[in-house]
Amino acid sequence: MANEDKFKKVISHAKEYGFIFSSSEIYEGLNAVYDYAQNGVELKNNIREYWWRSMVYMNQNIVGIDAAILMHPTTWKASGHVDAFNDPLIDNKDSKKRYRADVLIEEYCEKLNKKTQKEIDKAQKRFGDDFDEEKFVSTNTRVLKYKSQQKEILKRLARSLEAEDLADLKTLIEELEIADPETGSKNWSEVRQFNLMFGTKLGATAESTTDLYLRPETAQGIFVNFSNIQKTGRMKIPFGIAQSGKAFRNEIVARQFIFRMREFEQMEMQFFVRPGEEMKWYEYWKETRLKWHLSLELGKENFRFHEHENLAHYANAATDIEFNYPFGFKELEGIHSRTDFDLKAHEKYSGKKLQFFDPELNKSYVPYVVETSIGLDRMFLAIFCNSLKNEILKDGSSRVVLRLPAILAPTKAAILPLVKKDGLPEIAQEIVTDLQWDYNIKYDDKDAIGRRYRRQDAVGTPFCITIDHQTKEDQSVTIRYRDTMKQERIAISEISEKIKNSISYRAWLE
RNA sequence: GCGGGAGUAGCUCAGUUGGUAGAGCGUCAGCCUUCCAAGCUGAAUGUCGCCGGUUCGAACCCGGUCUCCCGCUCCA
Repeated sequence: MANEDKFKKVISHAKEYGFIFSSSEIYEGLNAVYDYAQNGVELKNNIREYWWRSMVYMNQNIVGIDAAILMHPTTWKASGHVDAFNDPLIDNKDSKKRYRADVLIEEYCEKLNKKTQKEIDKAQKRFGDDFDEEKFVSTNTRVLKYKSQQKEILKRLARSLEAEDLADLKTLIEELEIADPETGSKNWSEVRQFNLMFGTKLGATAESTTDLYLRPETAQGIFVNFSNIQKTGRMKIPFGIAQSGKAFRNEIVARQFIFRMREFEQMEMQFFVRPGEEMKWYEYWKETRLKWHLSLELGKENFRFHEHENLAHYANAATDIEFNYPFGFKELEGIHSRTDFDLKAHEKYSGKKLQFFDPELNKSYVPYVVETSIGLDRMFLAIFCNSLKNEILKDGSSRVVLRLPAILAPTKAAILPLVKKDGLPEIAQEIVTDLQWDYNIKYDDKDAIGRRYRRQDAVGTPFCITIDHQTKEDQSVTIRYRDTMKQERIAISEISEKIKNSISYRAWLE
């Protein structure tokens, strides 16, 4: 199946079987916002739980929190988002390519740098050992011209950015005759400001409002709580704080179903370490997180690391775990060595100490941070795409089956009376009443048994329990396995144990 | 935001030169009672994405708009 078709199948299956709907669909939906439906919410909760347990329960030095979405506005100045999430963008009208206006100008300056270097190289060749670079640079007219030009441009760029003078950025691009790096066209659109953070207001009356942002990442909720948690939790370095929650980004282009949404959920863990030991932990978490992914048996070949070359302003190392989606390998999780950037910035802006007294070293320091940050919705999509199969059976017929890892399946078992009479539904109901204390169980007595099996296949239910006439005689039922379609006869009293074993965290995670 | 494609029932789609909508699957009720979809009977479901225009008359033509998919761009 072509990947594009495959992805379309994923989207329509997600809707048809109650996993994901477009937000406010009756009003034509809202761009890049989606709702999780009756089955989707179960799968999503199960993924979150699987992550939470592996992080918080399985690590004695990691605790969880749930910070608010709204945070003090200074948070985003300290974190750098106010600056970094504001991009002046410009389109080339001929090539239809979009660039960051400030980057175009910086690249132009870089070119001047190269020209300068060329002059230096040339002169060096000519003068050989007698060459005095310092003197040359400070006297050569061409070099001086390049240098002063560059300095002036950067000064003007900084001034315009500071004043958000977008018109001047465009003028500057035109004056410098900067062309589209790919096509050489100089036919530019106006420069427009794109703010990736959602703004909102605190306070009900106009006079008393404060401008706030919906958090663009959950990490800052952890950093601002660092000291509170370290003290009240008696945490000793190295330790981690985990959190799952919503974040919001006004993406310029939000695409690919739930892969890039405006409102999305992150599962993050910030791990605080001794300065200098961050690379060791970075490697540790890279390996640990990959192991977590592989534990769900989505196929080793579908994961790969992608090391960042251009590092974000806070990081000294960064890698992505990418998953092979129907639209290609894309970022699923990020593992970043964030240094002490965030805590230091919050110290500076808040005036509060965010340090740890290390009794072994007998000194205080701002810890370094290694972050693991996975998109819950992206994980959902990865699992969903990977699990949806259209199988051709031996007899030539086909079935659609969602081969979800049993531990994540929305419904663990369906209880089905073979026929809707002879007291079989009553027995089935009794079993439901008992099992639903422990598991999400569904009852179904409509249509032929084969059709009911297929319905459960389509939503990923790993087990179907069928009550037949023999049940009345010996208290046994058949259990039918989703993946093999094979059946076994077991006692009613064994059902619970059977389900329990298939969704044991120990078995899946270890 | 630009370019390309698309929007008709829950899903997939048909709908002739403009004459106020159909199929398959699914859903629901009933029959049948049978261990792997596609047995029988019956039923429900659409402002044909939305707004406006042309026309006696628009799913169809025109304009605008919203949404989705693909490509570009961006991505902490």
